Amino acid sequence: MSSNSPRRRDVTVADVAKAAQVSKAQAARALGNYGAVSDDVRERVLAAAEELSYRPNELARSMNTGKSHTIGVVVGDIENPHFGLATRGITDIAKKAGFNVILINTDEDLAAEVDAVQVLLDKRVDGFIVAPASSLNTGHLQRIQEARRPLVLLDRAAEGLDAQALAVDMTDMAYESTRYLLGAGHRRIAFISTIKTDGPYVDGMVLDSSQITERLEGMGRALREEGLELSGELVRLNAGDAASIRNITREVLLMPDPATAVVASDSLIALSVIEAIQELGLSIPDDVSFLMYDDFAWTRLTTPPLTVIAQPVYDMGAAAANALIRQIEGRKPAPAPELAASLIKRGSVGAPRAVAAAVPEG
Amino acid sequence: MSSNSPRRRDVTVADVAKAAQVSKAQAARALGNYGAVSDDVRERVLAAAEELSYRPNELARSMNTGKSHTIGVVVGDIENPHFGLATRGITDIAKKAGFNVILINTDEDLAAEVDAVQVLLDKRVDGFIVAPASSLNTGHLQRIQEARRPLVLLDRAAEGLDAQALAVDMTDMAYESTRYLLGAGHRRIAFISTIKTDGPYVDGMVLDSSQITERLEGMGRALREEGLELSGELVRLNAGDAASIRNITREVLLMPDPATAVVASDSLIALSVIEAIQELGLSIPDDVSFLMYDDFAWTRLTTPPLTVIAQPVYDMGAAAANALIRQIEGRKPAPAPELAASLIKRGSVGAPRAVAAAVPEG
DNA sequence: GCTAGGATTGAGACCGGACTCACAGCGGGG
DNA sequence: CCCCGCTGTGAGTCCGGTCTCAATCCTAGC
Repeated sequence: MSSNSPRRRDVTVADVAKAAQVSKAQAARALGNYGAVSDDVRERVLAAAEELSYRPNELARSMNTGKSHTIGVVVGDIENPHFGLATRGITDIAKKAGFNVILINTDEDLAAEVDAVQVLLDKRVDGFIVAPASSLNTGHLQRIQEARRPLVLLDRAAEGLDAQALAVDMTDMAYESTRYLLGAGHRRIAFISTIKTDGPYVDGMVLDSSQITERLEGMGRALREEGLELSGELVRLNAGDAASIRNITREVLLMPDPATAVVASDSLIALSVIEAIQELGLSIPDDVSFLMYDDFAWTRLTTPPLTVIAQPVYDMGAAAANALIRQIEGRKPAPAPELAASLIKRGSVGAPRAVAAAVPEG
Repeated sequence: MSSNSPRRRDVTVADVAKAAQVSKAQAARALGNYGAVSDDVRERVLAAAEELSYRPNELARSMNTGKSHTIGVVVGDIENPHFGLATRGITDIAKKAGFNVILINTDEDLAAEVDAVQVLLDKRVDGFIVAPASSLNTGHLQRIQEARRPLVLLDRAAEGLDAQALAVDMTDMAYESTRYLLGAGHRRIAFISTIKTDGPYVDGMVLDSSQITERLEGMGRALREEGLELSGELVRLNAGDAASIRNITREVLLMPDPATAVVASDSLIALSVIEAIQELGLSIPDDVSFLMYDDFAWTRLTTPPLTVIAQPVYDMGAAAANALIRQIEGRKPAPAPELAASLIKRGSVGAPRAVAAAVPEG
């Protein structure tokens, strides 16, 4: 503790100016590369800056340009590989365009999201990418727009906002995949999601998540074409932790007229569902068919490999960042990119036992 | 485009002060909750602030407090669940302590890391958490310390720095797990890692990653106890993309005296290794035993479930954030937390074919 | 030789808070 | 009754850049 300089001040333009024997204004011009500066001055200033290893204070710069070159990203959970990958897409594009990313995790909690938005607003980020915890409760997102800050939604849409949403439209894919299951002979298809609702699912219920709404819409359409219906018996929401997912899985598989196929709304749910199936001593796809949303490398390694609905998650993040940065820079919005999901048939969907055994009769 | 106010200015203390009919200084005091303010003034100011929905500009505040309440996190790849989970640990703790996180991805590229550090330094973050791409090339990290900013290392140590490193000491666990493989009868154990080196591995080689160094150290110790050695034949580094991992896997399994056990250095490598094994028509653990570093939920779902070396990744991130924040706040460092890895024996390690068949003779 | 007009240059305002300093008002002790 | 000291208060500086504005230089054109 010899030289305890209490607050070692950084080298500033003024210091550089003094060293170069020019005015602060001239030094700033030379360093900032604007205005008119003679070669002589420029050289002296740059040399002095080098000598003092001057680095501009971005904070100060942000303060009077009003631009922080930072974007705020608010997601439910980066631990979830879905968001991990999307975040990677965002940061890759952001970095390329010279933007930094402040990441806030909300745990899918609305209050935390409201808070996150406020914090980022206070920090004067240049724009927002939000994966809204709720598609309905969007007051805080409106506040972003009132503050005239660019906002792009990720993964889910939100009501009452005039904001671009970079998400895969799942309605069609949900329809297709349900038809695929129906085509394999399934009539009892369970859908398990973590989305929170006030009570059990009833047909036509308004949900907080546009993603789930779309999925159920597509699924319902396919079912109705076969004279079937979405019911609270098989559409199981509020699947919170691993234990509740396990319970729900047991319920739908052990009920009198059990599900013969289970659709997991994301990879985290899938893990618990599959474990529950294994615990029941059932095998996929002989006893139960299984389908999940999102594709990750490990789904190819299970036995059997899993049939999944793949989403271009990385691209979605990248597209969101691109769209946001265009907005920030005042360029006109690019046409919405194609973000199509696809059904990847591997080995976890087969014919239901009952149908395989029974005489097909209608 | 009716009211195109070109740059809608934010409400400032001055505005509030005017509305409350007090001086800027008084308004600042009332809002900032410092200094002496009469009840009357305080009330008027707070009411005016509320009325105008005043929000302090954190940028401005940061500028003269010198604190940004932001920490910079530099990792190799958030897409990798290992870092995803660690990042979650970091952000959880940071949020609780009122800090935000700027996340930069380096793709394990040193130049990108150097750049990231510079950017964060320019942004005047309060502290750094870095998972260094190189344990040897640390000039940029030293610069952080020269700038008197707190720095904590994540996952890996780095030379020439007086910085706390929050990482699991893998030497012992590598030793233990190798003994476990040896105990099962394996004599040819391959180790596959993505770490980049100038040439093939030779015993005693200095590596860029303290993590890998530790693993090989522990592994080597166990091998030598059995009269065996680490060799470039079975220690395979530079396993870059999926294709090269696949090639390497084929090589070690198809060589004249092939590996009977393969250790994958992380989960991403593991995926490609297992696929390669499956492609060769070999089965785990009958034909090849398999062990990987890091434990993720999906490892329980493969057939067989994978034997892994689990690390408390979330805790590591949380501990790093805690340590950093203590430093930032000038509190004395907490004792280093226990971050122990553990060997989780599931089903991917068995006896090697040769030994199972042959008469054990020594 | 003189002047218009562009190139240079320095002083200083400004961004939006935090904070120093000088000063007024007021109550109590000597 | 006077001085001391504490609370309240406003003016103004500072943080570290950007940027405006007016002054000065310089050179070509007449």
